[in-house]
Amino acid sequence: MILNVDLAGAVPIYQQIRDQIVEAIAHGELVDGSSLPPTRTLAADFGINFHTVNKAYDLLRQEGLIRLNRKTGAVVTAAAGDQGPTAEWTARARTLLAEAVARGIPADDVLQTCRTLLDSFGATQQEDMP
Amino acid sequence: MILNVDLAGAVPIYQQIRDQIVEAIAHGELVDGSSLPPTRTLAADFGINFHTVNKAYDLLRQEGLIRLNRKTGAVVTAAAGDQGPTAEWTARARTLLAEAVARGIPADDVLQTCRTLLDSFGATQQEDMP
DNA sequence: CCCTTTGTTCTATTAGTTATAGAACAAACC
DNA sequence: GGTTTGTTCTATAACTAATAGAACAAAGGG
Repeated sequence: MILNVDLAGAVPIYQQIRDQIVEAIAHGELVDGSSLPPTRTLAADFGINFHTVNKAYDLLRQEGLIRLNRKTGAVVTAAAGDQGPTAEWTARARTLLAEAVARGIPADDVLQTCRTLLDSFGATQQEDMP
Repeated sequence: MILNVDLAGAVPIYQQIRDQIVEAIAHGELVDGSSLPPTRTLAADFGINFHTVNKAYDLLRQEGLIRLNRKTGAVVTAAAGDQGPTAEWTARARTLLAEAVARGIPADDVLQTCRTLLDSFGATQQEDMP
């Protein structure tokens, strides 16, 4: 997995790390059982403090996407997906979609962009081919 | 327009104000030419500082959604919508959608949620009925 | 059993953000 | 002329982001 952090950007570093790992999971690049690098290693790779990586991992743990163990390190946990989107997620989606519509972009175009993004996730995912 | 700010919430107040105005525009509740309350008035309504409202209005001005004039106050500007989603918007959408997919929610369900949200915007909008 | 690896916890510091506060300025309108 | 409105300035307190260093705790390997 290739992470790319922008140290000078507006988005906090720990958030960038968290977001990119989430996207890697969505892409199927990281699956249930995949190991993430130790915090100190990842921090050294980017030349950042390991506390910053720690914060990203802790966020992912709170979201239930990874499990943290001493010695075993950070491991991706399978997503059940038996519930739909949370109210909190839907609220964030509403704001984001509203932003596009308020700019005058037709709803169809916005939905098409979402569809394309979602399709791009499935691309790398393992499909059961007979 | 009814705004609702949560002073104790995790989301900054100026962001809440900005988001709700964006949603009101998307809903068609605020159209081209609609006036927003003066910063001091809105601030007094919520019992917050007018600088905080100022920051929200300034954000909206930077995004091109409102125009600010002395004495005329804040006025909603028409959205051209001749361009599609910006790269920045698409990146945020990718992260948000990835979050749902990583949780194991089927892409179809996610897309359906988006469709429902987008439909809810069109509901209040003025359609040209012959 | 010792030692290394790994996450966990603690204190501390610097820089930036959020929100408040007060004051003053500048233009537009009645 | 005075009121209304956005604009700009300084200041402050509380919180967040990132860095730094140190130490602890458990799990596993040689």
